[in-house]
Amino acid sequence: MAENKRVNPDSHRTMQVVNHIRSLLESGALQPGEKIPSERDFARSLKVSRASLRTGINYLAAMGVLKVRHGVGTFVADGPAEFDKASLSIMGALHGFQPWQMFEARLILESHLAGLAAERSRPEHYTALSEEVVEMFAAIDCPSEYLVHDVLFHRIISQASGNPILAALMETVSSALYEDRRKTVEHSQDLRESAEMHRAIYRAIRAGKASEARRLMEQHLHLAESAQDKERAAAPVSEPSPVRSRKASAGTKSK
Amino acid sequence: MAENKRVNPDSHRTMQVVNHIRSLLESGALQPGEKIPSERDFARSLKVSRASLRTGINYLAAMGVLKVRHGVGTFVADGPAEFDKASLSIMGALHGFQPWQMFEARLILESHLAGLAAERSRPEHYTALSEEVVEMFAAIDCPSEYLVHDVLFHRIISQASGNPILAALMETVSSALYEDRRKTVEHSQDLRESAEMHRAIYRAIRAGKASEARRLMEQHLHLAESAQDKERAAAPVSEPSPVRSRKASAGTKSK
DNA sequence: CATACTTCAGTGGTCATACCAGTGGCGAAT
DNA sequence: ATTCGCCACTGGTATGACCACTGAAGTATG
Repeated sequence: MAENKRVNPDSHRTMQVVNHIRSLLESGALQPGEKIPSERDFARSLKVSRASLRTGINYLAAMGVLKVRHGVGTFVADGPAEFDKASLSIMGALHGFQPWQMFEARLILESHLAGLAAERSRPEHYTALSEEVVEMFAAIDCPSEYLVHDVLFHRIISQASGNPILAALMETVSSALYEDRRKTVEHSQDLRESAEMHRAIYRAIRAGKASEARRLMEQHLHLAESAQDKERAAAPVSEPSPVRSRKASAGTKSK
Repeated sequence: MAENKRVNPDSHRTMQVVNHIRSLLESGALQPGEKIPSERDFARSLKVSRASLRTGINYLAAMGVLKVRHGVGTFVADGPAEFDKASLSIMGALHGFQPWQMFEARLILESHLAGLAAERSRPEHYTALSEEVVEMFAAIDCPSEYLVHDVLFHRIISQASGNPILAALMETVSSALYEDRRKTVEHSQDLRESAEMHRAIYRAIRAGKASEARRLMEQHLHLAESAQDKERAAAPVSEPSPVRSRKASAGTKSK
């Protein structure tokens, strides 16, 4: 009855490579930001073909553990933990995720993140946070620039929460919402109100008022959701599939 | 500054394949559970080499969108949405995730999941839930079997929450904790108490008491955490556990 | 001398081909 | 009719050659 069937046995060689790199990571032989040997050398040293080695590398790259740079080399991720951004988006295409479900997930994650940040953030976070608030007010007439600082603000909160796992989860959900969000901000008329909310959140966090920070964040996101819904309803999407191909690759005649 | 650098440009061909399959998914040309063409045929139809086609397939398989079965074929995932289980585990090895951080993430996700389930679950969920509770009481002398129904219970709540995204996120975190959890349950003496808690949670959900369900779930997980911490402290694991802290940041010594 | 351009070595990306390794069904032997 | 084994089909691995990109050393030019 045990359904412990390896649905994704990830072929022997691949796992062999993955586990090897994983052990190098755990033993500290590979540090974040460090470059791993070239594929040709690494493959030889692991006694596997370059193709298999690449399969393993791609697997790790697909989940954000490695960063591959064409013509340069492959490196261990160094920034904050994060999953592949496209994952939720693609998975949504398959399982038919609804926008409100993403908002709900984000609401829960981000509000708790704010609450935790209120309890754990340190001076360095305060300053970074306040700076972004200032930038937001300064960019109140430039939606695109405003968005940048908006995103940064939320990201700093994630760091300040002291829980990289929740931060990574939030980032995954948030990035899936980014596309729509950008359009929303472009037409938004209430950047001032939004900025005020961010300031209030910042103050709550700085004051260490966890529950208030959480409450304000919820309020902020609820507003953002309704605003976005309104936009979506008012201006029907033009291109449902945001595929960014440089050249229009047609030839849809598969079979 | 905008660091919109494509950290993971995922080479042209790969993305070409991924986007193609993605469009097939969105257009409904590919249904969950369906088998995709054989690699040789598919590669020919897409005008790419089999190697590149495989890179794309592996990418999608790595994030749970496709399931590959050696000697049989490649299929579109059909069950509930879920990310690769190993991702968090491997990422933890890199970023030094702490057990308490995982518990914290799980606590937040699962408590809200329980709350949502209380508001949205339907009859079919009630019965499934109650059945698992019964099974738990029946397996009160068999830790390993108890665990199975325990996991199932929580999984049903995830489904009943009506938010597949949160469910997938929770499953990811939960699976990373599974290893330790299994060991804990093996030695646990309080299965009866645990079963009682599950029953209480079930009742709250069935009664539609969201806040109570959430509170009970928090309480349940807090107990589980402390129990597991105790076990971990009392009986140091022999095998390297999935999470390992590095020298830099460590409150809890690991070696 | 300073600057701009070219060259080139090294790295990842793609391809083609052959062969290895599980699966499952069809057909022959019992 | 049942069983066993072959074999075609699927994915997995191995090679080796070549393409595309990057960065820096080397060279030509002002």
